[in-house]
Amino acid sequence: MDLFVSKYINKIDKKGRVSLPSSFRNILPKANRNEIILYKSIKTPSIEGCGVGRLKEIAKRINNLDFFSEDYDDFSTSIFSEIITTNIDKEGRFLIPEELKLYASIKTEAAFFGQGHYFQIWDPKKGQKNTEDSRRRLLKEKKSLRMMLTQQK
Amino acid sequence: MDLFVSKYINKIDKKGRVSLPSSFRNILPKANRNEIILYKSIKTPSIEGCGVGRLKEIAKRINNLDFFSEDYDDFSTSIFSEIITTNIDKEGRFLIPEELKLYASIKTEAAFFGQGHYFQIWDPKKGQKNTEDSRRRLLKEKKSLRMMLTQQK
DNA sequence: TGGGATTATATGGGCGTCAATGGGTATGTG
DNA sequence: CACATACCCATTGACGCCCATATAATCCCA
Repeated sequence: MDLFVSKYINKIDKKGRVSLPSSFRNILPKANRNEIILYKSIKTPSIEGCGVGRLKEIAKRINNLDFFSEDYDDFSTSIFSEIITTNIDKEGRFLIPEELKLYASIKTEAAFFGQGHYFQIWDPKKGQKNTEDSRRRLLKEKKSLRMMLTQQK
Repeated sequence: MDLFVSKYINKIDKKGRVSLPSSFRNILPKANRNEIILYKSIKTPSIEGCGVGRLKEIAKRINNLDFFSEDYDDFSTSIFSEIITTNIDKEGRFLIPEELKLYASIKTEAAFFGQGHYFQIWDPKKGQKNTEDSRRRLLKEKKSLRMMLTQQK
């Protein structure tokens, strides 16, 4: 499996270290397995993260926006200038910068949410609520979620 | 046969392991025969499962949504973070995560129901009742189930 | 074709490995 | 020196891998 999936809640120790879930580590390419990038989510009070390889993909997405729109500047400023690279130690742990922890209200525990090609880090309670809210929004259009899951080919 | 069909009831041992019915295992592609994905059924208190190949199709579909839309986040949260991948050991057994067992009220036995391209895991009693209920609904709504079943071609 | 032999499946349990976590110490940078 | 971070080692519990058994299914040959 080469996608970030499932949810994990890990502890942040006194030194600020937290384990990246093992299944997430395995997705990172062997070449850059000891480095990830982190940035503030645009839409939610959470941190988003992924392997360094995905930077190119993000750049492409932003490039697809209208170059002269305000969104273009806003996205490229908020994402690129705020991206932080962080190293993973031999035990699979890394440090979440203070500023990002503040942004996501993360204190002693970090909830990792798989999002396919990237992942999100939430305060466990906030993350739980976000999951419920987003599920509720989708259920309003029940058909679309069901189709997404069961549609053939 | 490349469809999940029929019903099986297997025991969950002390370690939480349960055998995936052999006929279900044989449907998984040889390449990914030792891994399946599980998630909560949307409409019933049961667990749904299938091979990982299906997940990749879902990922592709989500990836085609507008990256900056709310729907994109809702789908990827509801799907990727709620999906669990689990490994199948050499004897054909796997672990059902505690959270999913709770959701489906599964304790010591798991009932596997083939559903074509996927399968469901129920508490045996609940699953039995669900089968009866859905048959009853069918009989009521379509006046003649017999016609449907006996109709040729 | 009957019945013993072989194989497959479901199940149980021992044990080594790995993941998550904690902490001590060295290195480094202001 | 004070603080931050990287490296090393230790602990615990969960999980994967291996081996064993019982029952069921299949095969094979006289």
